[in-house]
Amino acid sequence: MVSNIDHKAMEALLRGQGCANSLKILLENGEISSVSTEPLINTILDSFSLALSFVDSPNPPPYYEKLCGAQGLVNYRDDSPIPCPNDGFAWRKYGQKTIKTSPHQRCYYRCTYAKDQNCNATKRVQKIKDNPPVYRTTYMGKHVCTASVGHDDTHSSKMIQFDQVVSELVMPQLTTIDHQVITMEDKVTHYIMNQECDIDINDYLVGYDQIWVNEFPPFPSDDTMFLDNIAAFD
DNA sequence: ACGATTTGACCAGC
DNA sequence: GCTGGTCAAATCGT
Repeated sequence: MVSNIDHKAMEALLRGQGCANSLKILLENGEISSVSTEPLINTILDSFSLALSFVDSPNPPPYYEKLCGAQGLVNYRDDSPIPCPNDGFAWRKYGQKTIKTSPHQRCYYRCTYAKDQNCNATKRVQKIKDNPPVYRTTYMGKHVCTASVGHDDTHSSKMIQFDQVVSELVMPQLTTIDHQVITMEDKVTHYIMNQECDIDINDYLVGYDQIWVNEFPPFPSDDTMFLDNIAAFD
């Protein structure tokens, strides 16, 4: 008996295999110049990432079904719901706005227990890049509630934290922002980078030696691939 | 029925 | 007046 998860993983692998075969034929026939291979390559990578996510975790992220639907992988539309990565707290969405300086909408969350426990923690999540989807999460206030939901490892979320503290002498105007997270979403995988102030993420993509990895299992492939992906955002 | 989400309206700051 | 942040009624999902 094949489980539903195994079946989905198999589906993703077969899709990747089919695209790889198509790519092989194109390469053998020398048709690369006339046909764009990028969609094929992207589909292969997406399919394998998806399959790996099922192997890695039997419970895909909650937005997986929205990304892939019952029939399998579909394009991640810009109007798709912004995922809310599990950061150990319960959040309740209270607003969403189109921001003039960005083509994407910004979502507003506050602590689920804001009223019950007078917790003033809020966060904003905004998509800042399309391909791959990258989200900036800005945390405001501090959690005073005791109802942490804990970090959920059943999801295949993976995090990279940048834990540098930027001196207030450097950015005194940014001290009201407590914490910022950039989430890079590769279909089903979150890479989260934390910052202590509100600055452009590109400012932190310069030096790889500035990066340290936290809560990150061994990379399925290698670190340089991820670092290359980060650099590609600029 | 209840809690969460959506979305238009409202408000404050610039 | 414009923009971002919040409110609150309507709607949706379980």
